[in-house]
Amino acid sequence: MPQHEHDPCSSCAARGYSVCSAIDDKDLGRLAATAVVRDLAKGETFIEEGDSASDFFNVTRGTVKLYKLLPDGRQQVTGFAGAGHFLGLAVSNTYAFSAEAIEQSRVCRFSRPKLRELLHDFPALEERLLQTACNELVAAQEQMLLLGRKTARERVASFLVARLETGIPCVNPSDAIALPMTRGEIADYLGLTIETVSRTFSRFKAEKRIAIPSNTEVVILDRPWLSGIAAGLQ
Amino acid sequence: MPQHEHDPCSSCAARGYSVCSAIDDKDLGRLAATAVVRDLAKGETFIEEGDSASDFFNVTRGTVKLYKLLPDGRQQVTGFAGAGHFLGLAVSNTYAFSAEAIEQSRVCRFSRPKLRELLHDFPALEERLLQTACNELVAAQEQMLLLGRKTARERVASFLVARLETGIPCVNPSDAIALPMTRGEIADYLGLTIETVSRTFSRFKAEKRIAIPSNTEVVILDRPWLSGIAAGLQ
DNA sequence: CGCACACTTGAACCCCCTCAACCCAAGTGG
DNA sequence: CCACTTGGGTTGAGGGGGTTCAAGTGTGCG
Repeated sequence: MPQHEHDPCSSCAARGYSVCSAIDDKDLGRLAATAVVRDLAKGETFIEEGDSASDFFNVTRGTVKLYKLLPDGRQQVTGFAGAGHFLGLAVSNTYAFSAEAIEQSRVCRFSRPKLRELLHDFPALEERLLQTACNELVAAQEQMLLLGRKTARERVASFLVARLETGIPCVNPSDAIALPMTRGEIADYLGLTIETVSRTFSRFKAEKRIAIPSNTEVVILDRPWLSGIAAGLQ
Repeated sequence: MPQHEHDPCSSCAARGYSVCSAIDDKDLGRLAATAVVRDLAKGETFIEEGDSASDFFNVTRGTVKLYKLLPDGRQQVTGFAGAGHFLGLAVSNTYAFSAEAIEQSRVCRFSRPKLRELLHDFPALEERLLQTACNELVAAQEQMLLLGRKTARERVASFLVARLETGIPCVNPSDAIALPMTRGEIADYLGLTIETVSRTFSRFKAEKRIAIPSNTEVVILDRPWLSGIAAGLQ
């Protein structure tokens, strides 16, 4: 009998760097029992802003974008969530943002009452969630600085450097970055237009600061310089 | 013997709508013993970005601004914290932002270890902090939408409407808003310049949507219209 | 009064956006 | 196999919203 059928958590790719790491191996069965795995196709929306917030999610594969919309269609991407990322923290009864898979992805779904039980039984989990929330808050403040005060060049440089830092720690032949998102999604994340993102990429490339082997990949050639631009120097 | 000397918390203006409300009256003495009250003059900085994060703060009077700086002096205000607001949540060992009193203010200071004790003894407090963090996260996402995708008019309208909604619930003779911050601070909060903020105020005034009895006060004359602009309609 | 500081207003400029054309790769179907 | 479509990306030209620079207007306070 395949063990992983009954305990998907122990073999989960996100196990270790997700909030789940707050739970001991021996209690993993309990966790697996409360979670429901869901596969998402590229482009699939699984959280809609304003909908009643009945569930929490943990991304275990792929990448999802979190975003908010204005009535006329203007979109602000508030973040990209990869494997290990926890979603849906909210006091309110409705989601404050939408979430869409930007590539083939997988999420782990917890119902609100079930998570509440878990939190009660595993105090370490609550502490871990608080830590997570704090980290997101810090990231959000950094993004506000970017959106409110940085130039287009600085925004794109910040994005690339941040991707490098928070990128998957393993598999880094040189300074290559995977970009599962489109230029449009990067633009909506940085408060720019597609054209400006594309032009800035092209300029960095012409200046030999980056290389663009494909649309979904960027190689950092001059990291110190990019970091400097990102920080607002020069 | 004056009771409030030994129990400043029970008479605190922020008692009730701060995180402290998670603690029963009978345990307030304990809270008071761990807190240190500090008065701040206008313009006084009490948290410096990058400094080691040894303390947490609770604003109990006045208003403070939270902000981040770029090396060349560009400033992004990430929020204004009034009475009841909790500051300093961070996993990291250093503060991710600076904080400065923009008017005569008072804060309640907790050392990190002491707060940790409190959290241990009052689980409700930890839950309350998590709620607080979630609310701030939602606000931060809303601000990202503003900074990344809204026009100057929409930003200023959003600011005014938000001030009205989160304003001190009592003492609201009509739809008057107190603005303890300068135009420059509003500009740094909205990702604009002083001039644009001033011009937008003037336009709203000329269009009879607001009145400006003084530099530190605005009266909303057409709230539905302002709300519409803030939401991105028209 | 007169200085300081915050705010307002005007004019010119510029960075980024808008609009438009084009490129390229991957389907798709006759 | 090739014509056609579709989606994402690039590049160019022109325009506009907000910034920059600069001058002027209160207003509080010594």
